[in-house]
Amino acid sequence: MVRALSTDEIDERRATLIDSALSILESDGLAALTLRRLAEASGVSRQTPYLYFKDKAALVDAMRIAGLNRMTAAATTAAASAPDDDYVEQLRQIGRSYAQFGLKNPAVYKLVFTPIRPDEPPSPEHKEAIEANQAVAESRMKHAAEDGLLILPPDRLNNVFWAALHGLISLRAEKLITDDETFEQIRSDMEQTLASGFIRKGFRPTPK
Amino acid sequence: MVRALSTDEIDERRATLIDSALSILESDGLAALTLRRLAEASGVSRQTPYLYFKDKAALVDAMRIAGLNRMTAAATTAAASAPDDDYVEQLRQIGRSYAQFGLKNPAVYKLVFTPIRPDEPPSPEHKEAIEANQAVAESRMKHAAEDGLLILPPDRLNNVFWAALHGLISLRAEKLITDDETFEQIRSDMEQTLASGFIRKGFRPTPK
DNA sequence: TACTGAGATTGACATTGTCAATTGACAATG
DNA sequence: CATTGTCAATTGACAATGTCAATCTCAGTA
Repeated sequence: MVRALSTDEIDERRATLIDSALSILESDGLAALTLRRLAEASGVSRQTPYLYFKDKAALVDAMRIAGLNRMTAAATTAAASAPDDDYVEQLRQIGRSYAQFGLKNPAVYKLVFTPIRPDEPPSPEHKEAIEANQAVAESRMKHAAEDGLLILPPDRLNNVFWAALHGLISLRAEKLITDDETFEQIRSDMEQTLASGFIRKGFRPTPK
Repeated sequence: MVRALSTDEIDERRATLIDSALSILESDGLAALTLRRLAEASGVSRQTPYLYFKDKAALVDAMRIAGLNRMTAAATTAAASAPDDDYVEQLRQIGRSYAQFGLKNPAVYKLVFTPIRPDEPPSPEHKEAIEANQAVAESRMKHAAEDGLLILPPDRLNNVFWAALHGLISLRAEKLITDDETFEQIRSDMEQTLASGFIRKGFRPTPK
């Protein structure tokens, strides 16, 4: 018999297919992502992706999780560029990193926050990846709250932060905001608005 | 010859098809919206929709515009429920009306802010409908600015308002926020945050 | 050497969007 | 009144796609 694949090998091939699929998605859009094309781009035959994914929905879900993990990693790195104790600045950096990701990977950004089946909540794995993503900002919110900076509980402000940022980036990814200058203008206005709405009066936004 | 259809009749049949298509969309999702099913639901034959729409993309674009017009009408009505000179309250009502619309018509909401072709901006008609929609809030922003309430120019704050609200409603429509209580919590927190970030210090949020 | 069971490929089919050809009805014309 | 031209509407046909099922290919085993 043909040697059975180890789970590591399976994971590796899955990862290869996912990478390839994400490339097609970002370069030619979701409509261009057909299983036949993916197979061709990966140098395998038509049905091969079915050996690694139950169906197209499962492939796309795996793409979402991979995309989210990339965003999470980028946000974590961005936060580390701010001083250890300046949580507000860390949150700014996280917001900017999301915006950057959305600008560079609009199709992936859209996919990542869109479950396929309308009317169905995200898969458990997808949800988990989203929570890991949100956790990056939420932990900074909690620290800020411990410093007494915040006007509302950190989990609630984190939701507002996430939702607002998501709207902005979505509009850009959907090309409803068409140019980068406008986007950056709204982004910085939003940054200022949220900071001013989040932070308790009497605190300087960013003590130097 | 068969009597040529008047432009009114054409518009009427287009409107019928659009209504029917929006029903299918909201009840069974975008994937269920096939031209064949639409034809069947409308009691016409397979190809008939092509007499009124160039292709499926044109139909869907018309659906977007119809959906936006409904939102615009609802927002206008909602604004009228607040006192004539309380622009901030009018903006709150507009925000609530968008949220309501998103809760009741998630699939239509998603469609309305999603051009089909990824990487392509909205069609001119679509863009126009979006601008008409935004104008409802923007005019109130301008009035508020004339009263000296706002911390930044009204068009800029309007963009922030729109983007933040859009993010919140999108997350709910995509079922990334799953329950209504959480949604309402974030919505009201966002309302408070934006009001506090928009309004110049020294003004009461809503003078009575 | 023949067999087995895993991965990999190919065949086949239903669904869908859409172009092209056909049909059907009726007003204008002779 | 028969004919005809024209436009709405229907049906035929095809390519693309997702996916099930059958087949194929071989390395290891008996």
